[in-house]
Amino acid sequence: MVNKKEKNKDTEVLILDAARKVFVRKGYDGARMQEIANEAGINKALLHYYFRSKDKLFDQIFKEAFKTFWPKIEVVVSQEDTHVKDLIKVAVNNYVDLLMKMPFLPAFVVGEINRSPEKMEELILSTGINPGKVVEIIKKSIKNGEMIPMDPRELLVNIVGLSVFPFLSRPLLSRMFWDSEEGYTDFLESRRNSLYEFICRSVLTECNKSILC
Amino acid sequence: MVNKKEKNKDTEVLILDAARKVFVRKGYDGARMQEIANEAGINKALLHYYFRSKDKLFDQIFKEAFKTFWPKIEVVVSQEDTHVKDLIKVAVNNYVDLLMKMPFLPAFVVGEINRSPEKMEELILSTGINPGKVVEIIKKSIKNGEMIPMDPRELLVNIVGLSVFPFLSRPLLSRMFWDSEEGYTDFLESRRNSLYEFICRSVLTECNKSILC
DNA sequence: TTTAAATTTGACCAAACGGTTAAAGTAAAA
DNA sequence: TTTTACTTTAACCGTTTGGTCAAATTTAAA
Repeated sequence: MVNKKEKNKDTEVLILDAARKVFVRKGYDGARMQEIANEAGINKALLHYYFRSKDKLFDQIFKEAFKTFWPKIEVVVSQEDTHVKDLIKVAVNNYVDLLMKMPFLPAFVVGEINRSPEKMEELILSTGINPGKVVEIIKKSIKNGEMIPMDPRELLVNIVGLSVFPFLSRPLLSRMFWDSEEGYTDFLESRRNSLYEFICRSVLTECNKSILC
Repeated sequence: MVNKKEKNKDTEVLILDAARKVFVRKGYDGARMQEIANEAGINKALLHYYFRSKDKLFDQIFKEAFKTFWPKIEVVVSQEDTHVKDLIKVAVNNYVDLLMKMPFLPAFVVGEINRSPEKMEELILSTGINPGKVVEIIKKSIKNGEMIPMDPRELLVNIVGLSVFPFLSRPLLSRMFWDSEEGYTDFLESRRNSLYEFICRSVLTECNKSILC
């Protein structure tokens, strides 16, 4: 029975998929081990056989979610001659791509980092994320005169905030200002350009604005 | 015993204060009725005497939080000759004022609107919030030529997002990019100006930029 | 085929949960 | 002082929760 053999082998993956689904949607407090077991199509005891406790399982899911949330800017940006413009475009597009597929990811991450801020120190270290390169690109662009003087960290916060917030507040804003979910999806899609331009207009120096914006 | 008489009269307020504290910090799922009772210095049964169920109590707290979250822009903005510039300045400053006092409010609201999006329709209606006037001001400023053409809703989303996001992600960002909580507080404080300028640079037309920005 | 390890299950447990109840305490009107 | 309505409490209840355990089943090596 090949089917069963495969199932056995991938039970762990099956569980992780189910756990991700439930945890991301309901958060740590709202998630139930029974629901995760059901979602994975297995027994609750088996869940504890693979992952000893709810905390253990959750930590794994959250760490993964957190890493996913930090976009793959670094990869694209590792080239030597990247400009701020590219940085902005890549970041915004990556976020739209990611969050269209996982709309509840931001609320999950934001919720959990506020629920237990103490865990952040360890989490940041464990992921090995370092935004050094991104900061360097911004600094260089300021020196080049492409960009106006500004704290690189602030630009970073603004880019991420502008990209992520419309997803965080989707359940509210879609009902408040748009007449359908599809309409809101179109809005999010259109931000690939409009948001890119919004940020560029604010941070690029005059001569650099006219070229691409 | 005047003290006791006063206490009796304000038990309801005492409970609401306690409930606000616990719910905002832990969310609906994480909050415990016992903890709210302890926080209020009363018995758990008394809690159910004043508010029949957890849901009833929560709904009251959340509705209040949601209203608080929608800033008092409207009041300032009701004057006839308000410009976008004023709108931006007032909005940013109001958010900094509010969220400095209640840092966990945004994560609470965002968490709950994502937990139960179905409730949003009713919630929006019940609050009687209408952003019509704000939208009108933006539209007028575009016609005047003070501001570049842009979907007013998008500007609104950007202003709120930029104002709120640094508070939502504070537990993470303060540890990731700043060396102390105080440093991050200074950053948030400084955004009263830097964020105002960031937005103005992006949306105001050239001639209007030079005047105030 | 036997054996030993890994996998899966149903039944079970103690603790925590939201909520109830009956009775005691308290204030002010009659 | 008695009555009446409101307030507060300790003890209790049924359910759900995360977690355990011994037994059954499956897998693969000997």
